[in-house]
Amino acid sequence: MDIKELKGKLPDEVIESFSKRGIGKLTPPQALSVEYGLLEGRNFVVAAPTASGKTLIAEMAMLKGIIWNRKKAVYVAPMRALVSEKYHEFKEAYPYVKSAMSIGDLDSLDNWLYEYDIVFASTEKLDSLIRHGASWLDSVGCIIFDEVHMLDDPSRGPTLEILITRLKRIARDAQVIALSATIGNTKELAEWLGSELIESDYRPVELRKGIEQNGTIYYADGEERLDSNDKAAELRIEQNTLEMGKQLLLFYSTKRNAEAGAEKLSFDISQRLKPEEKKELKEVAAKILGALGRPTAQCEKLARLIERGVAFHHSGLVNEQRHAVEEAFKANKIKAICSTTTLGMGVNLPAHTVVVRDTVRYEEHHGSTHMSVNIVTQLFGRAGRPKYDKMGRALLIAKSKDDMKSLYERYMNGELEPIESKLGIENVLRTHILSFIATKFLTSKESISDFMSGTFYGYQYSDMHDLNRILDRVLKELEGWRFIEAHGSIYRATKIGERVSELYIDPMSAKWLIDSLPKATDGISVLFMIANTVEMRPYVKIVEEAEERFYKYQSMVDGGSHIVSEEYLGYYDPLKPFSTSIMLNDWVSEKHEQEITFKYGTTPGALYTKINNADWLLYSSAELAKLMRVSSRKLIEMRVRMRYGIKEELMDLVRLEGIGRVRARALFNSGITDVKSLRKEGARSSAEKILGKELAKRVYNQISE
DNA sequence: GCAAGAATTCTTTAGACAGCATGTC
DNA sequence: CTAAAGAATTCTTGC
Repeated sequence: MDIKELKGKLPDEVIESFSKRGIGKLTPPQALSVEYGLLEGRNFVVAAPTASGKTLIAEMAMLKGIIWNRKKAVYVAPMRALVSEKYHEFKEAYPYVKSAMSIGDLDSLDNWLYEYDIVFASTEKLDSLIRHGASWLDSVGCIIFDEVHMLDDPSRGPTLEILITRLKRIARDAQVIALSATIGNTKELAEWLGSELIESDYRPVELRKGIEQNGTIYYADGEERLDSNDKAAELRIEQNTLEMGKQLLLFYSTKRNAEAGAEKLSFDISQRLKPEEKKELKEVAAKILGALGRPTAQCEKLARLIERGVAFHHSGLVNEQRHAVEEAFKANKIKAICSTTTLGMGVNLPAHTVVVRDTVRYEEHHGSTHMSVNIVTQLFGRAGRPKYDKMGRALLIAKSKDDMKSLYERYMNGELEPIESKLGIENVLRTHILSFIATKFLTSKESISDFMSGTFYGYQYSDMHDLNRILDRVLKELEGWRFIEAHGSIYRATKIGERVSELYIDPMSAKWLIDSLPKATDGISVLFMIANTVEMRPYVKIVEEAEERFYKYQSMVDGGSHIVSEEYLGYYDPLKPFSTSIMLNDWVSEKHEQEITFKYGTTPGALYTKINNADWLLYSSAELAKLMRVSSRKLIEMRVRMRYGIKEELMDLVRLEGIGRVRARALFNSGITDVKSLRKEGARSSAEKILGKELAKRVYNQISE
């Protein structure tokens, strides 16, 4: 279908924007959805590969509603990076629409969102907006849920499921469009949502799926001999791919494997680089090294590999490094990325050849498991760069003929799995039930139960007996913790309960925090208090220091006030969160990242995530302390130290704009220990030496006020 | 008796969302 | 359940 045919169905400026972006024809799934009534406001489930143009379907629906019906639109996706990507693309393509992005670290109070036509948000953020009572949601005209196959995820699926069900109730007339990867039960999903189903395996680039074994790639319709007899299959494929002047993406099961894989490829790749490419890579490597004040061993390793044209990519990298790697790959500077699943989810980073090296993966408490066909299909979907490649190649690696047979049966011939609701998991439900009551959205057991039967869970398992039993238990629990009160058959949230729901922390964590607040008297106990929560999981490894120091704090968990949900009861060991709190203590003692990551066997990326979570929990604890009329001074103080990674003695200096952990330490060591001492005679000249003239001027301007 | 090398056992294992108020080198 | 790599430990061999 040509976009000219959309005239009259879509505003003219939108059609013009389309042709500006070089869109001349609609892809089959796009054309099909228009045919089936996309622009007449019908609901849709679109299940298709990543590059099939699903986004444009969503965009058409939103734009029509915004411009012609003057209704707001909301776009929801499960990952910040993805939300941010779509937001920027949208803003660039349609400058005449007022678009806003609302994810974690940006503005939180929602009233400013009122002014915007379209809001891009993460699942949890939108849920939180509802908890804060965002009233504009009632009048939304179009809601997009991207990556709805996330419903299957045990930890975050239930939030999405409840959000969808809730939004459909709040904004009854809204058009709902759910975008999904290809999965086994799209029909069921569409029926649940009352939607038309568009299912397509259309791709702009042809995909050839194959299995490599001993130097030959076996496709369904033929073979391809690799003229390399290297021992490692990855190397054979890499050489063949680079020979064609293409790039490749390799997926591994663990971080360690990914790094080892990059190491393995680096020698060969570096030999193929041209001098000017090496020069460019040096720049990228420098950026990687500069991501932290002083590079850690991991940073150095990554930088070294990048100079040779390969990178590894996993959660251990800090965001800046991840972006640098992704950009350098897009620019064809880096030839190969060895990645864990980080790259498979979220942002679209295609490559000519995709190799899924490991198809078995370890799962906690389950032992090793085969990767699902759904996931492998999604990773395969990254093969082939539109505009650059005529064909994309997606490969598995077989160690033997037998291995090849089983891989073929499972992944080439195998069927996509149906996704299943994970709503039956108690600790996820707890927070949502509190939210229902706190926002007065649902206030009785009956109404909650009724709501639950409208969820995907209710649709899949018509027997609600199990869920109702959990509901009973959760209500009792919340009442026992004084987060809600029963008035006849009606539940009402207490002040604390309301705040807990808004703070978006697990009620169980909140209960533990509240009980521990009076006992958290020194730095370590404050840190142990916040570390011993689900939000801080996974905990770092237990270090000796933790074992030695724990006896002093043992009593905090002995009183029975701390709770562990059933499913973790057997695995819980207080030393783990305690060790995590010792790590945080090292951070606020100005220990260097290198030392910390080494001591606790972790990575810079994981460390920063922990610090970030700690910051959030410290804030939440302080808010709870206020309500409990306990002093929050210690918590607020710790929060400042957590942000900057500083000892107590630098707290005064860091208040100044332009002074962070490094400069504050430099000033302190030269005798300027606080703001007051900056005023002393002769202080200015030594401050100028450390900070430079300009910055010193700015600092002195601040203290003169 | 001891050290180097081989065989065996043990250990470990992906990812990433949320509040709130401004600005590190 | 359907694993594999690396580290730690024990066993074996050769002198």
